[in-house]
Amino acid sequence: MADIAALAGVSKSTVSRALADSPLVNNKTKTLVRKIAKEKNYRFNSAARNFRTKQTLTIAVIIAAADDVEWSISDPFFLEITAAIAEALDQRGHQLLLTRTRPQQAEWIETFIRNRQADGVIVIGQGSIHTQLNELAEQFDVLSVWGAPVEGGQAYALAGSNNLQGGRLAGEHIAETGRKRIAFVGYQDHPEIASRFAGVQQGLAEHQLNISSELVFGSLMDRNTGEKSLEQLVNRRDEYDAVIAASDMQALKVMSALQSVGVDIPRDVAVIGYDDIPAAAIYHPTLTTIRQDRSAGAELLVDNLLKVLDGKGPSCIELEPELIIRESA
Amino acid sequence: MADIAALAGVSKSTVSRALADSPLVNNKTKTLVRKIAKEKNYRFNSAARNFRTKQTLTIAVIIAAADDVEWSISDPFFLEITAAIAEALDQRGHQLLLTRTRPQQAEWIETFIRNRQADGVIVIGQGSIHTQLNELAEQFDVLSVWGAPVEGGQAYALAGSNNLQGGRLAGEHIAETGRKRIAFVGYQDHPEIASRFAGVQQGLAEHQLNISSELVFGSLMDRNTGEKSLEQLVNRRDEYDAVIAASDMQALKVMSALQSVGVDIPRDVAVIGYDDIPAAAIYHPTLTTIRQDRSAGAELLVDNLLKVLDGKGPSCIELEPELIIRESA
DNA sequence: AGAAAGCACACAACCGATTGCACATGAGTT
DNA sequence: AACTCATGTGCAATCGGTTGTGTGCTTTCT
Repeated sequence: MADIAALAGVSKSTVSRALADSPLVNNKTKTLVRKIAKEKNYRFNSAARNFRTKQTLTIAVIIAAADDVEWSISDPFFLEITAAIAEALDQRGHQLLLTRTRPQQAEWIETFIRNRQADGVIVIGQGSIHTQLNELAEQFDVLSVWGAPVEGGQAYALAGSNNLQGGRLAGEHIAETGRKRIAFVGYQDHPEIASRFAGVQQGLAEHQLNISSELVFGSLMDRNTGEKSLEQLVNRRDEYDAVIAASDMQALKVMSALQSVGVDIPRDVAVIGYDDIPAAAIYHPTLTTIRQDRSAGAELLVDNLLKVLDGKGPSCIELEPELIIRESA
Repeated sequence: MADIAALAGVSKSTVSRALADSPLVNNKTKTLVRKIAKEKNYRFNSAARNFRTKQTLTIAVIIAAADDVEWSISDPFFLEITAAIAEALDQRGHQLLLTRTRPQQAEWIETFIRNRQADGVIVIGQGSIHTQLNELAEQFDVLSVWGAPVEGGQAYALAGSNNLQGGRLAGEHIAETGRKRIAFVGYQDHPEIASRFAGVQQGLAEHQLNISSELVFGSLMDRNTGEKSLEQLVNRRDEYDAVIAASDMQALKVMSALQSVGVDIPRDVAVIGYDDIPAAAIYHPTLTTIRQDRSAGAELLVDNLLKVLDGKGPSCIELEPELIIRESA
């Protein structure tokens, strides 16, 4: 920058202001400086800029895998929403720092905020760590979480789909297609899943149906108990005519396992998922599911965070999910 | 840091050296300084550190989607290897800057290297941009690419699976299971896919088989021509008894489309993929495929890059792929 | 014409760590 | 006793931008 200043016959500060399009600089000077900068192929040093301005224009994204789930093969939905966040951040002039730090490990957020590596943090998958997040949010408010509202509220900015409504859509659809004996699979201790389950029950109740507690199964993605849940589900295959899964990955697992033992989907058993991952449209039969709009969700997460960075209070927004009817239900 | 220095009764430089575990500092002083730093919950300012040391300990990862493919729903394999890279970088004390910048857009790498936002760049999916990458590599050598060796060699560090061998495994397996009329789907102009295809041909040739040129189809993932290719593939379903796909995503599409028109897999048509994405094990029937080890690949990519950053020349390493036999072939 | 106001630019401090060099102290050597 | 040397610590420069304040010049107004 000093070189540019010398070439243009002005001072460093003028160069800085000219490049930053400051109104303090005369237009002719501005044009001259910019021309020279371009000729000399000048690039600002963002390390220096970050240092001086105390902001990095970088947001850390944490995929909050539960301890009992493989991080690297976590749900494609998380990976895709991460990609969508990258896009949204890029459009708003920010960078994305991806990290595998597990939130369960203490001090993770400090690495980013207090070390000034990132201006804020987006957490995908609130999972069962709401309490930790809330504690963190009281120290550092630059937090934006994908998940579901929690009873008693949360101190952090939240975005998510309306899981109650999504669950209801699933429940109603299953009821309307004439199914009577409904099974459900998913983690009950995740706020998102709990809401979906509640929604499912509401949707079914409208048609005078309910879910027998014996037909509620734990998550199939759990490293320890997943296998067993799936096995039970298959063994009891005559007790239900529809399965509502808390995520598409689980729905696909269910279909695959049932098909392996000769169950026809959807004739014998209807299956409905949640998320609408790409594989849902490819599987045979194609999977009926509740779509969560990743792009909209990502933009919400990002805008929420930027609002907080701007000094505004955290907000909580829910997206309306959409029923995508395909072959499986 | 000045505060810590005052509390410990030493100078800033001593504090800096103590925390950096420099041998210049007396052990007692070191212990004292560290104790105080811990008590006061001191965190170094990485913006300042990056600025001074001129390195960020950050690597930019670029998923190089072709222009004609949706970036956000790009192959799960890319997303997963990104996750594995995050893990590998973390273990080596580096951060991962994820970006959606398309390499086709000029100047992308300058953003990272010349602006000093990242020390190096990892490109996933060499695709058809080998030439650009090579030009870049001559200016900036801090480049590590996932892909396949190119005729004439490449100026950048390269890691990938041995696609020729992978293709051969697929071809041999198909031949050994008694299939005679083989179809292939995939982009021919990607070096990786071209190698796989060559390998397939070699594998088949060993059993006196070859692929009729009419049974070679373009990529099903192409935004423009993908639909048409798939349609053709389905229409000609009586002309082949096996499909070798260049990726699992395409294999799944093939199976789904064929199943929709009543083709039984693997009885009527065998299908084999490449990558071994999680969905491969879930689909019904489960997909026989060629596995690429993401973790090993990610570590290779990272180690290659770190070696280059260390001043060593670029290297080119290929992983041995593995045939995973499941139900589809 | 003189004062006030406005514009365009330069000067220099500053961000917080790292690091080359100078210096002080004490031990060991001749 | 004088000298060398090793060890441990402090001083101050430095990285490359940004920005508050100061200054000279021009324009405008009374």
